[in-house]
Amino acid sequence: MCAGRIRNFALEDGKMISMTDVRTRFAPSPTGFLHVGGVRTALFAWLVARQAKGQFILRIEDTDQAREVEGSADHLISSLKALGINYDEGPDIGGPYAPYLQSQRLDTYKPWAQKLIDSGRAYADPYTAEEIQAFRDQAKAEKRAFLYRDHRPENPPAWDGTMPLRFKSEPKPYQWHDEVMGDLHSGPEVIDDIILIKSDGYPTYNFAHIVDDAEMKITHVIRGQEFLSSQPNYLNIYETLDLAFPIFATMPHILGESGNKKLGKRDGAKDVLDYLRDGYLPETMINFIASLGWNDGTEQEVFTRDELIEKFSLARVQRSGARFDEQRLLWMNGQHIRSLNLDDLYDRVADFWPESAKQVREERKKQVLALVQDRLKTLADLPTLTDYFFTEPTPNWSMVSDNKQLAKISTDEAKDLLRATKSALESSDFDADSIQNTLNALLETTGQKPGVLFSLIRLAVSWAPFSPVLNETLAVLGKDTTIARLTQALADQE
RNA sequence: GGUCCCAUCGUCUAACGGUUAGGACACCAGGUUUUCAUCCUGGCAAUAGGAGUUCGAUUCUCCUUGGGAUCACCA
Repeated sequence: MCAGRIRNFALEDGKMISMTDVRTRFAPSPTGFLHVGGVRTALFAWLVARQAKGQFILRIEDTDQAREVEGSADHLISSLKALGINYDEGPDIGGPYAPYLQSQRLDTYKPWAQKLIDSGRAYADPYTAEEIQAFRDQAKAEKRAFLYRDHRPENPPAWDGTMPLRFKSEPKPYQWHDEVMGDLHSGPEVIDDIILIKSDGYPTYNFAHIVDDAEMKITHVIRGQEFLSSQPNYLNIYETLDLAFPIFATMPHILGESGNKKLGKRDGAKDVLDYLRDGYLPETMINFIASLGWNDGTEQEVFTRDELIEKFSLARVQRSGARFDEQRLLWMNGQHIRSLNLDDLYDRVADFWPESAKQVREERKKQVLALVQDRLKTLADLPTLTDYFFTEPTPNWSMVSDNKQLAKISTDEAKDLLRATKSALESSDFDADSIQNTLNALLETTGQKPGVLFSLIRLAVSWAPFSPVLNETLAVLGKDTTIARLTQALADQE
């Protein structure tokens, strides 16, 4: 980026941070796979960091032993890598503020908690779960909001680590700025004595993320809308800990295909790796997810990774949720596939060839690939589009009778046309141009429309639902194969 | 229910308070003397409702309606 674009960010307390000090993080909990909602949070944080030439950090928030899913931290990491969302510091690569696994940072949280205890701003929660539930039920019966601080124990016992440690809040109204949502505000009634450390010794997200963000010098806290209502409580903690507010940016949710609900795992949100397995390109996913709630103000729809880094801005992120439209995703994937050069595309389709192509040499496969590149919407389309190049298709004359154009002619007419085609092509040089000339001449001699003749030839040599431009298809198939297939098609209908 | 957030075509979105409200996906109709899932052209289609401010409101304010988030020893 050119130096002229470097600017500084102002923090709430008036301090300035320079752009290259920008540090953003993605802080998922290892409770399952990474879905598109999570990807977007990660992506936007990554874009902010990359644009500023700052750092992007991966921190795993594994403070809930009960909900943790075995192997999901690794899954998260491989998902980010597959998408090309690379991080500068993280659990597997370390960094100046290691470890990046919260479960390994328990000693980090202790002094901060102690500081609060010492200043009388944290206390042990002596109640049982049942007692708290009773308070809650009572509040509900009286139709008022339940607040723990209404039940603060008068003489809490010394905290010995076996009870939850609660924050002694100082209720007050807040107003703050959010890079996406704008100016926000809240009243004192939403501030409560939230739990800082659970009775199992692990900190809650509410406490741990604030400590870690401060320790790790995170400048931008970018996260989903679900945390918005907790924000005032966090602000209260920042103040008590004497920490400057970072820059906040709240992302609206991605909504499911139908309905308006937040797209979550329970609503059928897919593992982002599944999209890759289904033949979507990483750059498609990045582009599509970014464009879900962000645009650069121009009419550009398709962006490369570098363009996204250059053009992204939090200020242009939409405030309302956006629906995940797979149709649009499919279209966009086609756009990205077409923009790839052949060698690059060849490398990426390695796992998508049909079985029949396994032993085929590279040169041949590239020849076929070049022909079908325009037709691919996902890499997984490759087998149906190319199988007949590598193996003899089985004639299926119902494809002829079911064809809209070919329904007009009889089987005998069709066979006559194929015979004529065969003899015409036998004397062709069989490069794409000669074939085209031969076919054009054939149109004249047979008096058929291209829609009829060419549809028929296409089916007789491929028996596939779709195929590329006819003359080039025949050229790639080669003269011998083409003639043999025409013969076979005729024989099948004897 | 309390609190907070949001509101332009079916969907994703653009529009210093002044535009015939623009683009894209999808859909429909043509075209590319070649089918088809590429490509090109055209078409359909939106400011949730009501007040107010203003010469003028998609844009600012309020109300209504609708949607969402959150009210855990989950994050």
